[in-house]
Amino acid sequence: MPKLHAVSNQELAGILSEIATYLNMQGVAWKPRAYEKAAELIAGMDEELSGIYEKGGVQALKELPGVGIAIAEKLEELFKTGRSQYYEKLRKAVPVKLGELRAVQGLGPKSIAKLYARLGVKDLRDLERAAKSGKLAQLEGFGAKSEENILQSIAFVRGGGGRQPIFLALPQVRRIEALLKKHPAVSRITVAGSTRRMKETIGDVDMLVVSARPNMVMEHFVSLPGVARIYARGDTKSSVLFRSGLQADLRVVPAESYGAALNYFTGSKDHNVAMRQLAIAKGLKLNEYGLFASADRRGQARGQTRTGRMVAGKTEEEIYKALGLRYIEPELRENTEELEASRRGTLPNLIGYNDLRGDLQTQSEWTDGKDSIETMAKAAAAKGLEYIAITDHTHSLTITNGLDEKRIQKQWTEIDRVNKKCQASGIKCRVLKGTECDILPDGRLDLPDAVLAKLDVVGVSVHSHVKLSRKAQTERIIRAIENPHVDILFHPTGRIVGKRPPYEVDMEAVFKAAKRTGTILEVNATERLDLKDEYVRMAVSAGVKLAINSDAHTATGIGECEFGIAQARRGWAEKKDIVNTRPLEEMRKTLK
DNA sequence: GCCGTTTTCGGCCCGACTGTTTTCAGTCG
Repeated sequence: MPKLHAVSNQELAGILSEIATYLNMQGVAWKPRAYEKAAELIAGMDEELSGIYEKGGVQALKELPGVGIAIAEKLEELFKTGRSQYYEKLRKAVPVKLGELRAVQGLGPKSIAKLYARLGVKDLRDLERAAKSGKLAQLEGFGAKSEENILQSIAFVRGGGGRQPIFLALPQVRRIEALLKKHPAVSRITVAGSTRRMKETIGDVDMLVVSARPNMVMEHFVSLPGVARIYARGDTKSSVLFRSGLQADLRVVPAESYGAALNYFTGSKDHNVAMRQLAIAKGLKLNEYGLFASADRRGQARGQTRTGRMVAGKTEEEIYKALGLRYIEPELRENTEELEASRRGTLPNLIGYNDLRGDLQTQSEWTDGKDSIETMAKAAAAKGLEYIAITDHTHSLTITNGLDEKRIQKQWTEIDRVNKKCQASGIKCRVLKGTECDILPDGRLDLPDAVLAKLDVVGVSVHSHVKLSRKAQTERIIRAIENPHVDILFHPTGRIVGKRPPYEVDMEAVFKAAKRTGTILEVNATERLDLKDEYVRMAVSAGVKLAINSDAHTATGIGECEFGIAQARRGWAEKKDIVNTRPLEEMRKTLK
C-alpha cells in the first residue's frame, strides 16, 4: 500500500467544517449540517482517524455515526492524496479566508458570500476596508448598524477575543452574579452555560433569572459597571461585552420553566440535542420552556412554542426523571455516554467540592514559595485540612533555589519542629515531608534514593527538556515512576491552559505504567489543570489513583482546588479515585 | 449527506434577537 498522508483529526475537521460553510453559502439544505456533524465528531475523537482508516479502510470510517459513504470517500481521498477535489472546487469558487471571517460576530455564511460576490471581501483586512469606506452599509441587507458592529467585532477578534480560562473567568462571573442578585427585581439567579459545566475555558457566560419585572433587570444588566458594548437588549434576552473581554448573556425565564431553561442553557449543545431526541423518541417535546406531551401538528405549524400539556419543567430533576433518566451533574453533560450511563443507573458518584482532606503539593519559602512552613501549616489547619505535604523543588531547578541533599535534610528538622509546635497548641494539621523532585532528561531523579526513601511523599516532575521526542519523553517519565520511592507524578503532561501545550508523550503508556507501578497521578489545580478532564477519565478507567493538589506557593493558596476538582468531576472521577480524600493513615497506605 | 423499535423516503433541535424589513432572513447558541 502506498504511503498515506497523516492528516490530523483537527485538519480533517477543519476541512469538513469549511465545506459545510461553503454549502451554507450556496443555500444548500441539510448537507451543511451533515458535514458539520461529522466535523464535530472528528474534532472530538481521541483516536487519530488516519489510524482507523489504515486499519479498516472506508468501511471503518463509515461505521462512525454521522459519516456515510460520501464523507468517508472524501476522507479516503484526503488520506491517499493529501487533498480533496470537492473541497478545492468549493474554495476556488469563493476564495475567502473562512477562518478569519467566521470569527467575526454576526457574520455568517450568507453574509460572507454576499460580501465576496459584491465587494470582493476575502479576509479581515478587506472587510475592515469595506466597512470603513461605507460601501458595506450601502449593500442591501446591511446598514449603518451592521457596519458599526462589524468594525467592533474585527477589533475584538484582533484583540485575541475568545475563550478565557475558567479560573480567570469565574471570579468575574461571580462578581456579576452578586451584583445582579442584589437587585430587588431578581428573585432567582443561576449561572448556566460552560461555566456551570466547569469547562476549562469559557466562551461566554449565560445567566438565568426569574423576575416579575424583566425590563428593570435587563436595564440593570446592560448598565453594570464594566460593560463596554451591548450586543442585544430584549425582554427575555440581553447580551453584553465587558471590558475584560468577557461576554455575558442574561435570560429572564418563567419560574415554571426554570428547570427546563437551566437544562437548555447549561448545555452542552450536544447534550441538549441528545435530550431532545430522547424526548421525541418518547413522543414528547423538549424546549427551554419545558417537556411537553407532543404538540399537535397545527400548533407547531403556527409556530407556537408551548403547545401540549407540560409534563415537566420546574426543575431539572423532574425533566430527567420524566425521560427515564437519573439526574446528570452539569460537569458530565458533554454527550459522552452520560445519557446511556444515566439510563442504566451507572453514572459515577462524583467527588464533591468539599471532599479533600489534604494537599499533597505545596511549596514553601525554602524554594520558590512565599511563606514559612509554620504559616503554611496554620493556614491549612484553618481551612480544615488534616495534612499537607511540603514539596519544595530540587537543586536542578536552580531558578527556584531548589533543595539539595543537605538542605532537604535541614528542612526535615524544621518540619519536625512545626509538627511538634502545632500539636502542642492544638492545631490539627500534620505536615508531611515531601519533595517535588526533578525528573532528569534520562529519567533518573534529582535526589539520591537514600534521601527519597526517608520522605513521606515523593512527587516527581518534568521541568526541563520539554521538547524531547514522544518516544524519549514517554520512556523518561516511565523510568522515573518505576523508581520504587516515587509516589506521585506531578502535572503529568506539562500543559498550561491557554499558554503552553503539553509535551509530546504517550499518555496511554503512562497510565499503564502508573497502574503497574502503583504510582498516583496528579490533577494539578492551578492554571495547569493537568491532568485535564479527558485524561482523568482515561486514568480512572485504567484503574489509576489520582491526587488533586493546589500546588500552592503561598499560605492563602493552600487547598484551593476547586478547578482541579472540577476537572476530576468532568473526568468522571469518584471520591474513591482521589487519594487525598482519605484520612491521613488511609492515604498513606496508597503510597509506595 | 445521514439515518432508521415511526420510515430505505422523508425527516433532520428549535427559539430569540437584530437589522433592515413592512413580514423576514440571517445569525447565534
